Amino acid sequence: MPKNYEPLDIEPRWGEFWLKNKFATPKKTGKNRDSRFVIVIPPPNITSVLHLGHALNNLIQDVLIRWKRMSGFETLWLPGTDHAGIATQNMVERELLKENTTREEIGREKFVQMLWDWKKEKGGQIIEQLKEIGCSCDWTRTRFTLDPDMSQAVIEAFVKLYEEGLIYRGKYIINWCPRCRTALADDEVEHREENGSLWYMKYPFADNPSDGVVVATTRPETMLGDTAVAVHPQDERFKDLIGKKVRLPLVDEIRDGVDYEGEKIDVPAEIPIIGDWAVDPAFGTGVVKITPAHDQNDYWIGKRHKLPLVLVMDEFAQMNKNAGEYSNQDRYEARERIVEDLKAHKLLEKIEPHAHAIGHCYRCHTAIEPYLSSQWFVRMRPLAQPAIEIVRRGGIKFLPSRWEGVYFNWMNNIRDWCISRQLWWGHRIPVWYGHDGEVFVARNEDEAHRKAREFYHKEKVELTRDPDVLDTWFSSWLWPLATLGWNDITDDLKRYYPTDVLVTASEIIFFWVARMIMAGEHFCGEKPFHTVYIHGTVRDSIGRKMSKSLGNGIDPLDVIEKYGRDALRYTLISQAAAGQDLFLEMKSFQVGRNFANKLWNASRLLFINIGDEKFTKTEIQNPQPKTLLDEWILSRLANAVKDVNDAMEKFRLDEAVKAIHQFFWSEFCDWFLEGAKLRLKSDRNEKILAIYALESLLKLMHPILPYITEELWQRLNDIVEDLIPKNEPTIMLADYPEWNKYRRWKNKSSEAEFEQVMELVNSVRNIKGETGLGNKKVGEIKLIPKNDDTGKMLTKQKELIVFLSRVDDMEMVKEKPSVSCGVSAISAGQVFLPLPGLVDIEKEIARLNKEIEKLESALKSSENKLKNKQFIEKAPQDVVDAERQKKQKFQQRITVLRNQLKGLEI
RNA sequence: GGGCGGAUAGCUCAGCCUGGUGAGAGCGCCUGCCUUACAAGCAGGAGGUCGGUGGUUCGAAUCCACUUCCGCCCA
Repeated sequence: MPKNYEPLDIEPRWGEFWLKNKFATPKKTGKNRDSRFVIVIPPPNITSVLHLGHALNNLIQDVLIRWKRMSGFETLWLPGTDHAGIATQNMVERELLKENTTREEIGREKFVQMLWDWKKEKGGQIIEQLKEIGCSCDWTRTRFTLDPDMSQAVIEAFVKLYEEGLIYRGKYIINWCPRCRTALADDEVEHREENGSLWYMKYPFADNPSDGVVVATTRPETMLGDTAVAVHPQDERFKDLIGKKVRLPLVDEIRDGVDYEGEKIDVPAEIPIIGDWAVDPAFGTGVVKITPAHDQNDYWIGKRHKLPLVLVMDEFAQMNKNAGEYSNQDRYEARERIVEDLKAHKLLEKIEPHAHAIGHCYRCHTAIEPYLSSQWFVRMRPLAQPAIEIVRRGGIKFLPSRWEGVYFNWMNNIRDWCISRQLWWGHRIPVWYGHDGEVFVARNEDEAHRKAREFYHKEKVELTRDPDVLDTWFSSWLWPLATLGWNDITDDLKRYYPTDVLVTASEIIFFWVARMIMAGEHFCGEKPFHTVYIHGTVRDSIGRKMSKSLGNGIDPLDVIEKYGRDALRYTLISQAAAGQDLFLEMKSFQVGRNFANKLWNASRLLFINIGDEKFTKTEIQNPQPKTLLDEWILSRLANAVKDVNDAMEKFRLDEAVKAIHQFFWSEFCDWFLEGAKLRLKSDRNEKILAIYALESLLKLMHPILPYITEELWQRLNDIVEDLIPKNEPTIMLADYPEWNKYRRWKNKSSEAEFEQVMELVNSVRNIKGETGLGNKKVGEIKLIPKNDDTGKMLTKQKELIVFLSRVDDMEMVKEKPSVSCGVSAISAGQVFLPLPGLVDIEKEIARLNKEIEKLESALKSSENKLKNKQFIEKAPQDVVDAERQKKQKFQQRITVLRNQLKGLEI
């Protein structure tokens, strides 16, 4: 066995072993839903490349699933990817651009084929990477949102909602990305504060061009589409103006507009001044321009006042012919020109700096354009209601629970969901139009024709299919349902729905979590999961989000290369505390590597000591504790088993790691293995006990460190006959240590006794350390025990104490030795380490003074408490008693140390 | 503008819900050790007015109010 653990020599082998044997594919053992445990993966999109955020998200799931699987649950972790409409299409369009062509030029069919080719070639990368980090998904069930049966589910959902009146088509202001040339949902827009300007523009009165009103705007170019000017109806400064008209400068006499019914109308450059409560009198001058076709708020004001709508831009956000001489200019170019021209006409009063939030496309970061357009929408209110209820009633719990507030807030203010996208990559909207625009929603073309024939009472009808596709999230919200076979009632659906936990990041609560809950409730009448675990965001060491553009990302594959898979997992999981953000740098993963190396070496010590000896499985499962050390370590093991399971149960994986670390490093290695060295080489019983503890530990650690634990467990099989069952030859399927099986080792009195041993050893080490002796093997301990029992107990442990303290001998005495000593006062009594000639008197005096000082301050605070009558009267009796005992202990120790100090100073 | 989170050792964070331990861990730092499992390690040590102010309480890192700074989300 090499002295240092080399993860890269070992991990790939076990990764392949697990995949090849499909250990993660569930066997149907769970008798009922309670004995099964199911997670669906938040599907990464096919364009994605594994980053630390993915790693964190999926490793949390893997730890949970491995833990449950070993704990006897029938577990399913269902993986897959989504088709990411905009992102994927952008990817392939960029390739087309390099070849100087566009999707329009090559046509829809060929373009979609290219997308599929791209997916086939590169779209599986993230899945392979998840396998690389040890995710124990059931890869036989891997799904993709454009799989035929998934598509069927999507169409089914659309048709159902349409038939229920929950899907409608309408012309509204939507968020338009002029680069992707598609509509976006409200939550797909990212708002960023930007330093813009506020332009003050004068609109002359129609009947008196020498005078006018001044409006303030952040978007001067949209003035070409203004159809009114508005003031607050109670604004004393302006209310008399309501009803008057202004003449828009720079605008043609007649513009092409529409009314809210969609009828075409001519719109004059003379526009009315209206009064509306939505106007904020404190903004700008208190007079605002109204552009119903290019602003969300103005749209609704316009609707109230029956204003016409004038579109002044096209789908590229270039000015259209309504813009007159500005037509064909980009929106920003037009802005500059218009501002210049207003200036020239002396109609620009001033420009003020003004910070305001601008929406950007979440996929390409182009500034979105509020744009009047016909789109398909889902009516959200009726869907939201049951989804709010289920969370309110506690049927679904968020962890940490504060996210429930965020969820309610969004759900209570929910707006209709724009689901059509002007893309070619995605689920085509199942809608056909007749020659007169009549809408036929159907599951397929035949059904559409059938419906059309019935409608028109004609044998032959011409239909055109809606060119648009559905929002990717319209398939993602069906993920837990559709991956299990819905809309058919499949075996999987019956067996595994509803799932248990959804693990995800907070960014996606609106996009996905909330909508999945709605879909589950609406289509299935049942919640999709009972727990939503929200984890934090991975940040760099100075708190910035890791991102490609900043170049501050850490590639998980680099981490693996440098430190190994287990190290990646250990560090990430240990940092994943209750939804807090993680601050990481490359160095952070050393911690994980060091831990794995320590485990490797602890095992190595055992293997070296065991030599060629062989054991039966029965022996290993029935260790016989013979010494205090044995009893203590088994009791502590039981404790660790309880702590780890409790932490997992609460989804506190960081606490589970902490409990494992504490037990393994500070108890198993530092005390048990060190102490066991005395007997390990020759004592078969001690070997059995050590193997038992190590084997338990390996299983306990496996969900977090799957690779090294598998390796070591397999190596144990060389020593322990038939440790590994033939049918399930992996630690992945071994029994997870449970409190019920380990509680028999819990032994409070042994723990208490061993604590005295540890305290004694520590005090001796402390004396040696502080007096500059390091851990040289010197001296003989003299102990004045506080009573006979303690003396007897410690005498029994003499060999161990002497060995661990690295001294020559230990002796019980009645009085302090007459030679110069290091001394310490502990619960067991007074310890002396006579070190004539070796103790530096000055150092020892300093050490004692420091110790006395500490004790005195503790004593003082204890005394103050006890002097306080109120404390005695009001605090619980046991707290008061404990305080009294503390006080006594401090006093006694101070006395011992003072006496010693006096002796030294003479 | 509204909501949420964070502030505890030089750094990264537990502890807070449910008040009472002489305030913890890892990393870093200092001292001494290659004690033949591990220097990716061992032994010892230094380092904290728990962001601030006020309140509740016999007792506050923990509960309440206000406040400062940092971050996130929504509008």
